[in-house]
Amino acid sequence: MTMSLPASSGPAGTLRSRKRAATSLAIRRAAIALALDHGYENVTVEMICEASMVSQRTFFNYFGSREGVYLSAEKALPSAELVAGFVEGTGSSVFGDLFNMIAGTVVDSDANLELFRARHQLIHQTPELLNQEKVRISEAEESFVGYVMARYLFQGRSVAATPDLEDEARMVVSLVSGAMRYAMQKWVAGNFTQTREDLVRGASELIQRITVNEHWP
Amino acid sequence: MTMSLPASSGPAGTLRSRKRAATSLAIRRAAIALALDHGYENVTVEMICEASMVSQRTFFNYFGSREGVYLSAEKALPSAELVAGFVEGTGSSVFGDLFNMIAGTVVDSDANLELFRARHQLIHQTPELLNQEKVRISEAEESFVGYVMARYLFQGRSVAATPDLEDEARMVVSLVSGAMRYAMQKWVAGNFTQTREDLVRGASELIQRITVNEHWP
DNA sequence: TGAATAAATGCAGTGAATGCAAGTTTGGAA
DNA sequence: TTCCAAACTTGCATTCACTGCATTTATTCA
Repeated sequence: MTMSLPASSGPAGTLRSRKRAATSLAIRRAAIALALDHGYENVTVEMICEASMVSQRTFFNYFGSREGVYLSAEKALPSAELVAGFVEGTGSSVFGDLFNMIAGTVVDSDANLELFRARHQLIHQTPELLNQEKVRISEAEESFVGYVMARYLFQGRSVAATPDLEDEARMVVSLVSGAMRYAMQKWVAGNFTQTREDLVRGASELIQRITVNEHWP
Repeated sequence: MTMSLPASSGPAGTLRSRKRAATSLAIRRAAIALALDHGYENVTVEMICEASMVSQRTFFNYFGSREGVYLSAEKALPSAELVAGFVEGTGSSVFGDLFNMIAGTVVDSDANLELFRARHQLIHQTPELLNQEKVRISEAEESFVGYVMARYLFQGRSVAATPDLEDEARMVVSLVSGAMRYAMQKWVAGNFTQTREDLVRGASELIQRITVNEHWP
């Protein structure tokens, strides 16, 4: 396990950072094109490097691993203000507020739609990459659990009073995350045309359907 | 990505299968002991082979990959009768029935408690292994989604009437899976003393807490 | 007992990943 | 502009996971 360098390091706009972004993008494009062509398993790092005209060492400097080049570029964590807004939220519903926070993060994290589509297609047709993407998501979820806990504490609940408060938070996150996956799917299928409100409405109905009219024995 | 040979192939009780089981267990033990000692990252396949006195080639014949030796032995899928019972279940609650089916599968899948404990400890202190274990679990969840769908169809619901029926199933599974994780945790923490009823009760309360008194906007 | 079958091993080779020690390019201060 | 330091790229050697293939050894069963 190694860290890859952050894709956007240093000040923006300098020659250096522009070159860096260009190189990163070139490698990504080459890698995805090759994989879409020959299948993920049959693409070697050497091939990617040849196609994008960098040394193997540079490839690993950028992405840390062969998979790295295919996975989501950024951590896609919400900004500090978004988090603060959620934690101290008016609180009509944890579900709704959490969903909105995540949605707000996802939409602008990957500005490059063409690459997003290509990568999405590749990932969803390559089991190994899909698994890695799941890992990535589950790491993000870990942060969300922290936010939900913070919100609970802000609302006056305590671990002393509810020993398994964290488990509760974990399950809320897992539920909302499921709704999110559902919404993303709809979004991609619909060519990114739906508004956020559309997606929220769909997810809302879905969650209501399973939380209402269900009785634990 | 490669397949590892099934741990228990061929008839049980023969010399061959007994030897096979013994070898597998010996390698597992050696691997886990080494990792608990030196840390997962610092254990090479060579070390494991030396400690368990087999060739590297044999190691890979058994487990297919270095991680393989650390992960859950069997697929831990419920038996056909259990599934049938769930699908045609009396149906007071999908949550409850699904939880019980999974619980029934987990308890007897890993008869060897000492190894279970050691592996559990190792996995939960090694991020990389934890991730792989999550992948494993998410693959199992995929099957559960199928079972829930089957149950829905058995109950007369249809994809025609509810286009996102599968998403609903997916979310039910994710919720129950969360409850399961919670229960497992309690079970391990309590040294495997609680009865299944205890665990169900705890999980039940947890799910109720998040499905009741929550209102989507 | 004597094939047929399964399992274990050795060996050679591929490809991912890392560390190190060069070179090259860029940013910024003098 | 000039020049230095920091950032970046690269080549090289090495380790390690993993695979295919051929060979040997151990079980099974007729």
